[in-house]
Order: sequence, then structure tokens, then C-alpha cells
Amino acid sequence: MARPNKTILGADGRVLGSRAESTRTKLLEATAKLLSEAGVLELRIVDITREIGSSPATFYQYFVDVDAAILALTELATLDEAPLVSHLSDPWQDGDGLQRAQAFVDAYITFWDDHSAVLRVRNLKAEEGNAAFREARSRANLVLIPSMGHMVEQAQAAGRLPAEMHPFVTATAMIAMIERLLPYRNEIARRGAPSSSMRDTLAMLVYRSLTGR
Amino acid sequence: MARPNKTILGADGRVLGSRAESTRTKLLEATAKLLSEAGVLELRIVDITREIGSSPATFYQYFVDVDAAILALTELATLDEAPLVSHLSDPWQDGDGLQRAQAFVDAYITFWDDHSAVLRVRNLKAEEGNAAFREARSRANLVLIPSMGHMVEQAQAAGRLPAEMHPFVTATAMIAMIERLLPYRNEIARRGAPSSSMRDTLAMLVYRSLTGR
DNA sequence: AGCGTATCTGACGATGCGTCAGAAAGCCGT
DNA sequence: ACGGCTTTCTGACGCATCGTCAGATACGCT
Repeated sequence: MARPNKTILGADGRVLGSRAESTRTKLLEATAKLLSEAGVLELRIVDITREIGSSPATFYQYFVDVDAAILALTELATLDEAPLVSHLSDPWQDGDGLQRAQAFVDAYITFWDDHSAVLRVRNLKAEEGNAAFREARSRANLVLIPSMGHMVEQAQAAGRLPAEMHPFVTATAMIAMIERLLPYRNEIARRGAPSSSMRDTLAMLVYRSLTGR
Repeated sequence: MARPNKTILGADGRVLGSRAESTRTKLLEATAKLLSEAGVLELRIVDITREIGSSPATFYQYFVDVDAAILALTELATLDEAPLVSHLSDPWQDGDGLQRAQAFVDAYITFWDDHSAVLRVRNLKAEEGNAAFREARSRANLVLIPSMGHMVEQAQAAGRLPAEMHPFVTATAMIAMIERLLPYRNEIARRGAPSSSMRDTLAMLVYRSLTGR
């Protein structure tokens, strides 16, 4: 699990020693595990602490509530998202544009699979109006969306995409599309589509929508 | 609130009299209200019954658990989704294709706004692997997705869209894109985009992706 | 070893869950 | 209007989790 490179604080704002830091990490790992095994609605602080052989009171030394722990996990996820920007660095031009789009989609799928449980909760809470989670999501969006928006602008300047398409909205739509489609993989497979067809279709949609080609 | 046209049963399978039916409806309304006010994680059965001046035990006469109530609400939502198919009936051709896409997006936005709290929970639980909610979502998808998939097929037959695009995946992606983008409206507005730009951009993306024009 | 601080935990009151047996309300025939 | 039957509602219970605090324990340092 990636680690943010800054001093870590407990729930009361104190600086943590190494023993404490390790406990905090274990708590986060347990939280992530239970979250992906059973979902948010079944997440119990007692279970998290049981998981690491500790007591509920310990949890509250590190996080004011479950939300704080999940929020910390979203920050870690955002760190893992950063490298994806390399797939968008130079706009998808020339002959291999579509392959680059496919590589991007693949990378995004991997990233999402690693953090889906946490990111689902982040998005839910953001959509339900929770300010901290909204903030977290906005910050995560800054990682990829500006680059994608830039691609739209270039395609518009070249006359390949209509001016009415708002670059930021288009970019956000692409991420939304990929994210939300992944949970449908089983259902799509059940309809007899080959497993690659989702990847290929998504890549095609993203490629067309961002570059206008 | 729309009502399914079939005999309604209590949690124990008994047929409900008129008094009971009215109580059940009140419970569902209260559930929907609290769900949109505070989100699933804060939803308490005690609060639902308090809302209608009743006791928790009453709730369990109608629903085996909260999930059952939310599931009932998703069925009602799906009934409201059905009329949207009229926007997709004859494929968007001729000059007014884009306007028809805009009308569809508008209608979908209205539908979503009416049921967002419930549908968010449905999608979350479906994604977390809950069988009943997966089922509900699949059934809802049958309302719009086949029509949209058909549009893709026609565009492919006419050579306007590449054959690699899987019609069902593409259609699902369009719904996913619209749904997931709506919660971003505030954020998009904060970036200074006019409120119509989301509608227009979405319509453009859907139009282009389904018709290849 | 002994001290001081950092870290952990047992125990508690408050609150929600889900169930049951019994209370209340409605209905119907007389 | 009454009795009796059925439908619907609820108070109360045992169990579980929550979040807090004071005290216990473990660690690091001299």
C-alpha cells in the first residue's frame, strides 16, 4: 500500500511514533479489506479492530470516525492514480492513437480494481453531499481531467470536435463512463461478449470522444 | 408516487388490506424522504417509523429489512423510467437528430433527479455484489439499453461506427456516463461553465457515440 | 532497573436492531 | 349496539455497536 510522504497525525492531532504509525497502517489495511469483502453498509468498527486483534477504543485514537479512515484510504488511492497521467501526456495522434487509448483504459481498469471498494464509497458520499468526500473527489479529478480536457481543446482547434463540447465536461464524462462500466463486466460477459470487448469498446469511445477521429 | 399494479404482500407474505396498504405506502415515502435527505448510511428504521408516527415493529410487518424497502422503491423508479424509451423509438436521423438526443438527455436528467437517492443505493449495492439489487439493475437496464444498442447496430451497418464497438457495452456506457455526470453539476458550475453546457455536451457525446454522425 | 511518556483497553451509558406476545382497531352479522 | 373474529399495531426485551474515559500496559531512555 502506498504511503503519503508527510507527518501522520492521530485523531487528536498528536504526532505518531513508529509503533502508533504501524497500528494506524494496520487499521487502514483492515478497513480496506473489510470494505471490499462486505461493503460499507456492513462495515463495523468492532470488526476492523477485531481484525487486527485490538479494541474499538484504539480505532478512535487514529480516526475520529469511520469516514476519516475511508478518507485516508481515498488519499492513498489518489496517489496510485497519478502515474496514469503518463498515458495522456502527448495527445493520441498518428497511427497508434487507438492503441494508446487502449493502454490508458487498461491502466485505469487496473487502478480501479485495486481501489474500487474505497472509491465507490468516496463517490457515494460525495454524491450524497458530504463535503470532505466531495473535496477528495475533486482533488482526484485534477489528476487526469485537465490533460483529457486539453486533448478535447486541441481536437476542437483542429476542427475535429464541435465547439459545443465542453472540455471539462467531456473529460469528466469519460472517467465516469469507465468507472461506472467496470462493475458491469460480469453482466456483459453473461451476454456472451468476449472479455476484451469492454476494453476495446471503451477505448474506442474514449478515443473518438477525446480526439474526434 | 407511481404504484405497481399487482397485489401487495407484507413481509410474511400475507395479502394487505387497505389500511395496511396505506401504511406501507407511508413507510416507503418516509424511506425515500430520509434517503434523499441524509443518505443510506444514516438511514435508521427507527427514524422511518418515527417519521410516520409509528413504531419500529410496524416496519417489519411490511419489509424483512431496510433493503427490502429500498428494493421496492427501485421498482417504482423503474416504472418511471419506462416512458423514456419513446425518445429512442425511431433512431435519431435527419436534421433533428441532435435535438432528439438533447430531449432524451433532458428527460433522463429529470428522471434521475426524481430518484437519485434510491438509484444511487441500488447501484452501490449492485456493485457490491448484492444479488437482489443486481437483478433490479439488470431489469431496469432492459428498459433503455436494447433500444440504444439497436441504434449502434444500425450505425454500424451503415458504416458510420466501427464494428469493434459492442452495441450493448456502448449503450451501457452512455447510461453510465449520464448518471455519473449529474452529481458533478455543481462542480462544473463552479468552474464557470453555463448550466446548459452539461446537457449539450452529454447530448453531443451520446449522439455521436450512438449514431456515428 | 526505574521513570516518563506513548499507546492500548475494559467498561460504561446511549442507541439501534429484530422479535414476540399481547393490545388496539376495524369489520361484519345479528 | 353488541359480540366475536381478523387485521394491524406496539411495548418491551435481549443482543450488538457506538463513542468515551479513566486507568492499565508497553516502550524508550538514562
